[in-house]
Amino acid sequence: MSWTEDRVEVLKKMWGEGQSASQIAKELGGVTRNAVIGKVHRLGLSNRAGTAAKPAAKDKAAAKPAAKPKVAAKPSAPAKPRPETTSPLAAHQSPARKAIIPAGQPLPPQPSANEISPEALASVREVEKTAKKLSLMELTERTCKWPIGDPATEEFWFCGLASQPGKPYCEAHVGVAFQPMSSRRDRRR
DNA sequence: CCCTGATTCGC
DNA sequence: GCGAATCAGG
Repeated sequence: MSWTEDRVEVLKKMWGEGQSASQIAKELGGVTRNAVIGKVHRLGLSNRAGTAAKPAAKDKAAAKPAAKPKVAAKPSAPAKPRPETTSPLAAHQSPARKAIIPAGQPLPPQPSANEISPEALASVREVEKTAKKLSLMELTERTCKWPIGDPATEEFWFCGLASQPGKPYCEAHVGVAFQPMSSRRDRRR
């Protein structure tokens, strides 16, 4: 694949929108995110608002003299929120806030303690001891997103264990999050 | 581990 | 000009 004019257009557009290089590469097809980043630099439309760079010069085989002219500075750069990040966390928000509009995919409701089987509950407690205590940033597609603790305090983190493929939680937490109807049906309260 | 962008340098 | 490999970091 080559950088035809229209492909460059797509690149420019998406980059301008704050899309990540990998997203752009996926969209274009036939190129890797490296290719996209390389092109972005060659086009000189690097510095996007926000993204901190790694200016320090690494000299392995010192050669390249001066290079980056360091172009236009953006005077009016309104904080550009990343349009896309893993953020299905709305449903787990602090009790401090009231009704939060759950944008996007609604997550399974937080189970009330009294609806969870004793076994599952025990196993969850067990798992929470070995939780990786990930911060928000460290959550990915395949880490357990089960919140532990009170978001309003320091005592808050995410389970972070390996999540079940396609599921947002690890095995133990999937167990309490997705209960078969049958077991729910006649659970006395 | 997943991801991000930045840089280098052989092609 | 291109982009894989590598780096640096969240």
